[in-house]
Amino acid sequence: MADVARVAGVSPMTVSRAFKRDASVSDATRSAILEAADALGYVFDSTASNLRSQRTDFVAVTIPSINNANFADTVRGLSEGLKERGLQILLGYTDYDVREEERLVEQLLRRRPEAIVVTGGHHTPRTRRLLENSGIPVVETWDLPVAPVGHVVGFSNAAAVHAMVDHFVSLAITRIAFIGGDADRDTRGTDRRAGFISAMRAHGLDAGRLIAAGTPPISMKEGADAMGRLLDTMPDTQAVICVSDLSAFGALTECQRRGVSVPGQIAVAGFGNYEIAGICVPSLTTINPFPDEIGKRTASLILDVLDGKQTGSAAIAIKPVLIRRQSSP
Amino acid sequence: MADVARVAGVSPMTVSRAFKRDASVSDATRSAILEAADALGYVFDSTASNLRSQRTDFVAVTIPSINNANFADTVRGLSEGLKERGLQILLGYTDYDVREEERLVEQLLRRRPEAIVVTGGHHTPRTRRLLENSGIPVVETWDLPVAPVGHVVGFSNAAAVHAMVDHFVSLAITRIAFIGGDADRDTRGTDRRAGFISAMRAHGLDAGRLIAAGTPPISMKEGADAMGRLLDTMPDTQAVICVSDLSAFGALTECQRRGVSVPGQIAVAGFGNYEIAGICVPSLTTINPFPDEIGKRTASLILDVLDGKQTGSAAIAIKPVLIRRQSSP
DNA sequence: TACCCCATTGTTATCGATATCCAGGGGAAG
DNA sequence: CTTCCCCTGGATATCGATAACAATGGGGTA
Repeated sequence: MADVARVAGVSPMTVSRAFKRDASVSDATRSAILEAADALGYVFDSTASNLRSQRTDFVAVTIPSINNANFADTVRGLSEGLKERGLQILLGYTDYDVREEERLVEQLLRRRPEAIVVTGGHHTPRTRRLLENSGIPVVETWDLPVAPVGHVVGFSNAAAVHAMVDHFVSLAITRIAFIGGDADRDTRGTDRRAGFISAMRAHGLDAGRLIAAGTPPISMKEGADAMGRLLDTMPDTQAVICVSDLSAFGALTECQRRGVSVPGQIAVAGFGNYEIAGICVPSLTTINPFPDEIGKRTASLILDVLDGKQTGSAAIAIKPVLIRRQSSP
Repeated sequence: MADVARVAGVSPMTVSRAFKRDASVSDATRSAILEAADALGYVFDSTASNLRSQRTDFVAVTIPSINNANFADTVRGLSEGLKERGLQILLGYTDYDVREEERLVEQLLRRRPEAIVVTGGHHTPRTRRLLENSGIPVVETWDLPVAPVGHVVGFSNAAAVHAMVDHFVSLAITRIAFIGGDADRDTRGTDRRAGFISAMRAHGLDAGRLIAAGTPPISMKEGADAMGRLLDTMPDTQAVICVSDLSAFGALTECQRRGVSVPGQIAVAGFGNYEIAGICVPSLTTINPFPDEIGKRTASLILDVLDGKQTGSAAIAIKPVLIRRQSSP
């Protein structure tokens, strides 16, 4: 920067100002500086800026997996909402593991982000403490935690699946199964299964038709395997709710391979409203949790908090919508 | 850090060492320091460390879209390979736009990453200059550029599709169509279409059965629409190669909706070996470009370059594999 | 004409960890 | 017991941009 200043015939401070958006530098000076910078191949050094200004323009985000269209949509919504303010996302993957989340959160906080967004409301005690003491806005998403750390933008996974059970029961379908993962790693999956069980019990129905399909998050293949087992062991099942659209699609293909008619012989429902749910044949009944909306609302919440417009903890509830399609009557 | 030093009864320098992996600090001292740090709620400040040490432990990565399982797999492979060395990925999305890539690359370079990985070998002149002058290892992926900026880990998209055409021709299928995007934004898509055209011409066949399906990257829905148009306008087509598995699956569903038998009346092929290609009914013939392998090889290449083990520019060619499945004879 | 105000630019100290050089002490070898 | 070396820990200057405050100058207003 000193070199640029020399070439442009100004002080380093003025060069610094020329690289800011709103700084008071005359247009002539700024363009001379930018020209000099370009000629010298100078690239602004954020590391020094970050230290002195105590601002990084990072927003830290943890998601369970990069390879999941739902979370990707949330990140995209977030990213777009934050971009206009020059905020950049610092992304990390927890691999559906709260221990890994703890390591990740600590790593991310070391980078001094302006805010941190985590997926879910289940954390290790230490993660919770780190977040509470971070001194920056914390947003939990994709959940409605009972005791949130800070802000919340999400929905109740259990309630959403509860609504799906209600839907089937209202169609006089009572022998309903649930396909999910075999462990509690995926806390959203666990919440969804819990919602299934409580809903079935609330209707006085058998909540025992549970198929564990593998380590969460379960894949299309695992969904297909689970459907195979369901058809083998409980052939009188009338409907199956899957923990996600991906496993639901896998289940659907297994029916196709076996010549089992959907929804004639068995209805299939998913979760997430992935693109595939709307286009496969038959199309999948599912629940839309509005992942992009979660991202957008989180972004604008963060901006409000940073601007001081939002004081106190916000709890923004997104209302999932049940989408009836061809895979259910 | 000074506070931690005071509480632990050591100098700040020793605290600094205690937070490094290999630094020479006795176990007793280190644990006392970490205990003091924990009690005080101290979180290491990377911004200062980055400035002084001139190391950020960032590896910058640009991908066209976060919501794409292929690129996500590459990022995952990268991420895992780099994690063991404490390198963290700084991810950005170009939205399939070279202008956006330029902005992004400049933003990322300001953060002083240790290396930068870009998707594709097509860049604006300024992007190219920025990369060349960055002074850090540059890796272009998912392509085999004629004039690479630095290192390369990828494959020829054109050659891969060429092989698919050869495959169909060897089965005496000659009326072949291509479904892709309607613009040149997605350079890999454009390369694939070019590979289709050159292959058809090499066989002396009509390369005119091209369906433009929308703005790249094209979705399942757009693939379905394109298949509809193809069936309407060129019903004698024997096979269709789609720019990706997602559009291929959409095309497949359109056939199902119309009662067109696949592969009986028309064969369908995709690209990418997404999970869906292996499980849908009928399963999709496709090309596996080994996205995770690209990520892993890129990671180990970067580590070698940073260690000085790799001098000069590496060009690692990944060999895509054609996978025959039920959607083709 | 005199004065004030604001826009623009400059000066100095500083953000917090660490590279670098240095010192003390304990153990091994002779 | 001496010598040397290695291990551990300390002192100081520094990475590069910028917050905070100061200064300059030109235009508008009384």
